[in-house]
Amino acid sequence: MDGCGGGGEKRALASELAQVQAMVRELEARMDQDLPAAARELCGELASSVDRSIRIARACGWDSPGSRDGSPRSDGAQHPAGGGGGNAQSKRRKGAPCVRTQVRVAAVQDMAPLDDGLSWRKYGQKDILGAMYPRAYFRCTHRHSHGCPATKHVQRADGDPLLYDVVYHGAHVCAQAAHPAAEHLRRQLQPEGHADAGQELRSPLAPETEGLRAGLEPTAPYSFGPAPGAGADFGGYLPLLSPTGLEWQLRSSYAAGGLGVGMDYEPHFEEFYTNAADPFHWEYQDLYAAN
DNA sequence: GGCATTTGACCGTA
DNA sequence: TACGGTCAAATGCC
Repeated sequence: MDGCGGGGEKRALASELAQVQAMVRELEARMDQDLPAAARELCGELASSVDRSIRIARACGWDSPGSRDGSPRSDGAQHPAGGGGGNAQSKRRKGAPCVRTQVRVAAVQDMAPLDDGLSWRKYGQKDILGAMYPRAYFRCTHRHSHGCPATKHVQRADGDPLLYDVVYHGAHVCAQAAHPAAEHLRRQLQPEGHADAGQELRSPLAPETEGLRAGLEPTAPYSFGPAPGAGADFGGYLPLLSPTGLEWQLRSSYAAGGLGVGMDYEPHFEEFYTNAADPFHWEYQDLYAAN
């Protein structure tokens, strides 16, 4: 599956692209301070272009720099077919990208993390190779009563046990579908308005830059759980990602730097949203489409 | 008693 | 064969 030359060349390409990416982002950060919007926009497009290049190169088979430097593991997503499993969700069919939306959330110690306002039932837990923490599997409480296909996978980040990677699969078709968080998630899963329960995204790919921007410009304040005030509209759901047919995950490597610990988290997320494009070093990784 | 969680087993894919 | 995802029985909690 590797049509792009030998491993050494791949690594060289990976290294070069990673360097360019880092430089672009540093430039971006600096430009944010005092340069005009047009220049920032151009810089953003440059960053997007570099990102696309990385994705293309990755499609040729080289290991992503991101996957080497930070968290090994866990994005179970990195395994195209997502492994086995006994039902249709786990056995993703070839040729049909199964939509996932991945977010990274932080939790404050001793607080229930990841309460997104929806009701989930845990149905499994699994140690993941290379990950320090096991991955937990949740499905909609109304799976049987309403046939709701929504599931999510939750895993602690290696670098910071207060950070969680959450991958949503499918959309709620149960009563919870009316919940703002579920509604938002459903839109994320079906940006073109397709309404077939979010099983799989068939709509054309959104331009990658759109996806990127969606990630860099989150649309809602963040909070955990049904916290009063800001963020309540989304019930704590963090729409960091605009999925495209090519699945990718958006990750803030800055986040591992210590959001949350022993502090009020809301101010952090306000800052997170206000300055997302600047102090945060965004990186996205292909979750590549299950097919 | 009903529901949620835990945990080992099973299954499909790479 | 290894791994990830799910199932289902056992267990615990309200």
